Formats: sequence, structure tokens, C-alpha cells
Amino acid sequence: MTSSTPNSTAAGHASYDPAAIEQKWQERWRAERTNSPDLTGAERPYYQLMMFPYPSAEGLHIGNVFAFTGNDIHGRFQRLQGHTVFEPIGFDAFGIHSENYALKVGIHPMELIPRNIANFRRQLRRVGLMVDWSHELSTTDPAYYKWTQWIFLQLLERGLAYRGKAAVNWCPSCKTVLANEQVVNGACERCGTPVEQRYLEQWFFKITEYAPRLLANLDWIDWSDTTKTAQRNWIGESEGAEIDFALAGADASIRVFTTRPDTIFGATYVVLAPEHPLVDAVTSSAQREQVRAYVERAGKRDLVARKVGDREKTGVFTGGYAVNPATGARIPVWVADYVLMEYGTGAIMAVPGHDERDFAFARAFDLPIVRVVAAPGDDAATPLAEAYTDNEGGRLVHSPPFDGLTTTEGKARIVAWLGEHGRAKPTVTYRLHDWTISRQRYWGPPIPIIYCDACGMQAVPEKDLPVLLPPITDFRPDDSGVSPLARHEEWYRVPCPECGKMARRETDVSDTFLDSAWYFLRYPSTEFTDVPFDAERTKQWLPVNIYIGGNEHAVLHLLYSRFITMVLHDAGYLDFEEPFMRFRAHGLLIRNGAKMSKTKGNVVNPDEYIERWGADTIRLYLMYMGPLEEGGDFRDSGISGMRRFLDRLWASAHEMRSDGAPDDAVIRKLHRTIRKVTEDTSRLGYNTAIAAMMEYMNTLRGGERVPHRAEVEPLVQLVAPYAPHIAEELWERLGHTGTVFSSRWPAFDPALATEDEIELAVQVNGKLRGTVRVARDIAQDDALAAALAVPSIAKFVTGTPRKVIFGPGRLLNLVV
RNA sequence: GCCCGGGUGGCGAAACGGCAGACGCGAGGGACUUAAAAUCCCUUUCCCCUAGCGGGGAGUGCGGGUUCGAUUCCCGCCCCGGGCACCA
Repeated sequence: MTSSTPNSTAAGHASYDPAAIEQKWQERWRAERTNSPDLTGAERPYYQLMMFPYPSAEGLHIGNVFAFTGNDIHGRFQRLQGHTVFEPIGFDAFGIHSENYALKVGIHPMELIPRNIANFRRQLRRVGLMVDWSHELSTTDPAYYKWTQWIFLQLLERGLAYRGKAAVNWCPSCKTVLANEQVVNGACERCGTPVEQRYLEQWFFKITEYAPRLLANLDWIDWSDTTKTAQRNWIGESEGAEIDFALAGADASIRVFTTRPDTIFGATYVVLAPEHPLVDAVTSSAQREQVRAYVERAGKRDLVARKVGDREKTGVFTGGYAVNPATGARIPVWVADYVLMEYGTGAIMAVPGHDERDFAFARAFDLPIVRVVAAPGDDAATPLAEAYTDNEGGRLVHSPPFDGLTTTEGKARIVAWLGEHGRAKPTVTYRLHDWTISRQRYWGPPIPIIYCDACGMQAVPEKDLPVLLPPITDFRPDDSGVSPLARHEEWYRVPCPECGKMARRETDVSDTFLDSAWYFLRYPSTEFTDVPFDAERTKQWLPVNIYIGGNEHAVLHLLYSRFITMVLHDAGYLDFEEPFMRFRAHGLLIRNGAKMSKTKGNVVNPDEYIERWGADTIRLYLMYMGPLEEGGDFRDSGISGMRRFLDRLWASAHEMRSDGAPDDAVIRKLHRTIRKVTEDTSRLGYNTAIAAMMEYMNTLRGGERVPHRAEVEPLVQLVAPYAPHIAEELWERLGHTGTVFSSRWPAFDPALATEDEIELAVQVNGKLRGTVRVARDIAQDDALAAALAVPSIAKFVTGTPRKVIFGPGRLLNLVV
């Protein structure tokens, strides 16, 4: 423990006291506005963005500290490279999470959130981040959500926001709509009550219209591959065809989507989703009652259970028939809930021979199974024990005149053939759905819409923004499926902006993810009240240079932010369409090999650790655990090593000598260290950068040598992004005025950073047999001679080597 | 089921296809000290031979392959973590 440490050392200088110097520098940074750059005059602007936190009542999570430190090091490093770095922070404080917590503890969120934010601010300051607090924002601030509402209106104006009915999860016990994430195995995550499906009018954003662009830009933006892959999967592009199946005896047809048009000759029935609009028209009177009962039952099943619950195939015959456009055969039309209305056309052609689900269904209901693709070695007559779904290598059979074609050829030829008769066209379908932004809750920005009996739906005029969220005390959701705001007449009733007669407000609030989909645009412009973001500022500071955050937002926040940016670009407000030039996903922080959670009681409280060790030590430790992009395992046992390193740094700066010349070998090591720390820091390889500094420290102080000032001073700068407080303090004690972050990053001399002599590894038949110390640029023959001069190597070599492999500067391998 | 990560000493981890285990923790031994702390030095993958000095062999989840040489590249598996999931 450090509390027992005496306040002066044997060497006579004061010992390292992190609490005192951290407080000193945090106060000085604040007083001197060290971290508030001039946003207008910056010549080399660098926008370092971190994911703003949700200010929970529990306070800052160590995972936040991990992510923010990772950002901060990069930001401070860029500043030392001569950039003007803008590193803002804010609070993502709206949302169901806050509201539920407020309901639970019985404190109004308008009271609770500012308290939590104050606590977060205190904790964030203690971490020593280079945050520009003069541009702090909160999404719950009317000055902010005014513009969230404005963005909604921009989408509305462009036809990208619309109202429609949608199935939602409803908890009959909590009397509220639940997000999909709040439904666990078909039950409410809070009370365990089975969730029902309800149909409600919802607001949607047409993100699907941007699917092709959202997908295409992934090819060039510099993002972590893991994140890009997650987005690609989420957008889920499928190439295939839409094909019309005429209804037998009626003047209508069912349009299906398939990725396997090559298998159409094997389509032995058609399936409609229970919600499909043609269900009634297809159903025969004999089957009507059964179909009605099935559709009703399917509608009652909650969405989650239907998709992830048991996969037992259920369905009902409609009594109707369709005509397979390829074979001309009459095939039955069924209704089954394994077909989803929300994907494709809500109808499929079932090819049981070549689709697992169709196969299972056909087996269950005794429908015909026909082989139309034969694997190599099989033929048309080979029986199918299971669906043969391989998309490559097979040849078409039972598909005259296309027999013998590969599946790939078959797809193109069959779609073209059906296309000639207007029955098919190639189509690309996306898994991505439109974004439901309505929330029937209280704690969010009211959607700025007014309904007038005379004039219809009206957008709230921009001059009337923001639509303030009223400070009501009764905000508990009820069974009506309507937001609690609807119960407050004085807010709900409002004059129509068009005709002035009394009208009604929209009572839904918008999704929290809309708040966070544009906050990075606001940061540089927080002082502007008449625009969401100032044109000049935005031009100078955006897009964001680098964004580091968690991959849990790969398909939510990061996708929505890209979408909103594209919309604002198309609307002429932005001259870029991708908001984040670089994105790096950091890994997950675990504790002693296990996930951190409140129930396990293994959550790390950053306050405690900073108290005990100092922020600089904790910052170093978090970054030293492993690669930032892979996360790490927080174990208390490792922290002391970081503190020891800082103690030694402190001692070095106090015990060093300034007279005479520095040691040549140490200076060489220093230059190699500068090179490695520079390279590693810029590519976020923080763990190895810290290791390199420690290695240098061992050289510096090995054998109780007294370091020279010229050997120590650059190390203070190298360590500064990682441990800013101690670096500032030592920089001052070394006689400098002003912050170390205004100094220039030390340069390395390539000549000094390279060793003249190296240890050349010598292998015989690929096995290491020894090393020889030789000149770095030694020629092969000389290296060979030097190696053979060593008896312990030579004894493995009999005669002349058959082959000599020489990697200059690396190794010599003799094959004998 | 599909898609991403990842499996290396007692532990956290390093290694442009080129000396596996840097760096740190822990452990053991030593120096300094009246003593302790701090600091500094040495040892620390496993097995075998040797009194010792030394020397030999194996080793990066498993099985193959490519290569003078593989933790690294390729093929086939196993295990762990995460995401998606009746997506036609």
C-alpha cells in the first residue's frame, strides 16, 4: 500500500504522490483551458471522438474508462504530433433505461439525470481525459433535442419518415411496449410475463432506401473489419428473383422472392405468411374456418417465440391453388408461420427437395418432394433423404429444357425465360428493416407532429421547436398502448399550426438512437443556438478523424449515424456522406476471466482504484492488459507493476545528472524506443508501446546507474499520452513552462535507432544451433565463415552445406 | 445452423514466414539493511543426461500439408467468447 510510503525517499527527493499531482494538474487544465482548443483558428484540426456514455445511477463503468483512455491516448498523441485536437464528451441521457430506473426509485428523471451527470463529470475528470468541457452536451437538453426534432422534420420533408402499423412486443403486466432486446425467450425481461404481439401505429425511417449505399460505402471506409462484417450481415443483401405464381381460377397472382430460381421446377407448393394480404382471397370456403383459426393463433404468438422458439413446422392448407409458371402444374397454397411477412414478399415458392425448411414442412404435411438438382455422382433418380441445398457443383434435372445446366447458369437462364413472359425479374432483397423510431414512453424528445381534424397531419413549424417535454409527474405507461403524454390534456391539446383550431399532439417520443445518430455533428457547434451545426465549423472539423468505441453498437448506433449523415448530405447540409473516417472497435473488458456483472458482484469501481493507485497507474494498467482492439482481463494483481514503473520514472527525473554526456548505448536504446512507441501508439498498439518504455526504463536504471537528463527528458514526453499527470509534473520539474502537450514529440534518429552489430541466428537444418555477433550488413560468405568458426555450430555441419539460406540481418540457415 | 473473434509458461501477454515466451505479475534465491519496506542482481516452459560446468530432446488446442524454416500460410477437426438466427 502506498499510504505507508514515506513522503521523501532515501535519495532525498519527495516521493511520487499521485493524488496530489493529479488534482493539481486537473485544476490547472481547467483554469488554463488547456484542453479547449480554438475551434475557429485551428490549422491542423483533429477530431477525436469517443462514444458518449449513458449516465447511469451506478456511475462510470471501468469499461468506459478503458474505452475513453484508449481514445485519450490517441488524442493526446495527435496533439503532440502538432494537431489541434478536439476531444469532446457528452451524455446520452434519454431513453427507457433511465425511465425505468426513475420509476423504480421514484425520482423524476429530470431530477435524476442531472445528478447522474454531475457524478459522471466528476469521475471523468479524475481519469485525466483531455476533454474540452466547454463543448459538453446532453441529449436531454432542450437546446439539443430541438435539433433532434428538426432532423425528424428533415426526414419527413423528404418522404423518409412515415407512419405505419407495425407489430410490437407488448408486456401485459408492465403495460408497455418492449424493445426486442427486452424480450427474453418470449417473456418480459423484467417480470417474466409472456409477451404479446400488438399492432400499433408507428413512425418509421426509410433506412432501407439507403441499404445499397450503406453497403457499398463499407468497401472504402477505414473501419475495423469486425464492425464492417457485422453491418454487412445486418444489411443482409440477397440476390435472387421475384416470380409471379398465377392463382388457379382467379385473376390474381402471388409474387414470391427466391434466391434459388434455378430450382423452380421443384416448387411443389406455395406458402403465404399468415399476415399476407392474399390469404383471404386464396382461401376456399371449406378451409376458411381452419385458416382463420390458424392465422389468429399465429398472430398471438409473440415475435420472438415465433422466430427463435421451437422450429416445429405448423401450417394450414388454404384450399386454393397456384400455377407453377415453369411446369404449368397446379400446386397447393398453404399458410405457415415459418414464412415471415417482413422479409421478401411474404410469400415463397416451396422447393422441399432443396430447402431444409420446405423439406421439413413437406414431410410434416405429406407434400410432394421433387429432385431438380443432382450432386456430382447423383442423377435425377437418386432419392432425397434430406434437402440437397448445395448451391454449387450440382446440375439441373427434371427441369426441361434446362437439364444439365449448373445452378448458376440455371438461375440466369430460368429468370430470363420467365422474364420473357413477364413472370420474373431479378431482384435484390435486404434483411434490413425500416427503423421504428416511435416509443410509447415518456423520457425522450416528443415527435414534432400535430394532428388536426381539419387539416390532417401537420409538422410542427421550425420556429415552434423545440416541442418541450412537459415535466409531468405521472409518466408511468398504461395499458392503452399510447404514450403517457396523451393523458396530459394541457400538453396534448394544441392549436393547429395551419388553421389555428384545437388539434392534438403526437404523443410518441423518438428512439434514443436518434439522439445519438447526430451528436458528433453538434459538438463543434454547441454555442450556436440558431442552427444544429454551423456550416463553417462543420467544414473545418468533420468528418470525425477517428472514432473508437464498442462493437455492441456496430449495427445500431453506427449504422443509424451513417444513415442520418447520408440524409443530411443529400439534403445539402453536409458535404460528406460518411461521418467517421476511421472507426476502431475496442474489445471487451472482463474480470478474472469472467464477464463483469452486478449480479456476480465483480464490477470494478473506477473511483476505488483511482483512489488507491492514481489515475495514471490505472490508465497504464488498462492499456497494458492486452491489445485495445481485443479487450482485456482486469486482474488486481497486475496493477502494482505499472505503479512501480511510474515510481521509477519519478525517481529517474529526480536523481538524474545533467553534467557530462549521456551514455551512447542508452541513447541508442532511447532512439529505438522512440521509434517503437511512435509506431505502436499511432496504430493503437498501446500494450507493446508501454512494454517498450518499460524495457527502456530497465536500460536506464539497470545496475543502479544514474541516468542523464538527456536520457530521461524524452521519456517523459513518450509517457505523456499514457500518464498525463505525472508527465506534466515532471515536465515542470525539469524546468519547462507550459504544458508538456504543447511540446513536440521527440524525433528518433534512424541512424541511432539502428544497431551496427547484430546477433545473427544460425540454424542447421532449420534448428537453432547458436548465434554469432556480426556487423549488421555482413555479406553471406562472411556470415557463413563466422558461423563455422564457432565449434558448437560447426559440429553439426559435416562437409559443405548443400544449401545456404541467408536472411540479411536475421539468420543463416545451413542445409546439410 | 450461419458469421466474426480467440486458444502460446503458474497468470496477463510478445513475436515483418526467420533465435517462441519480449514486457509485466507471481514464485524462488541473493545483495544492501540491526530489521523491514523500497531498490538492485540472478533464476523461473517441460522432460532427459551430468556431482558440476555443460549438453540433448520436446514444445504455441488436435491431425495433415506447403516451405530450407510455420505461433504465423493452406486443408480438415476440437474447444472457448461474441453476434445473427425459420431471411426463402
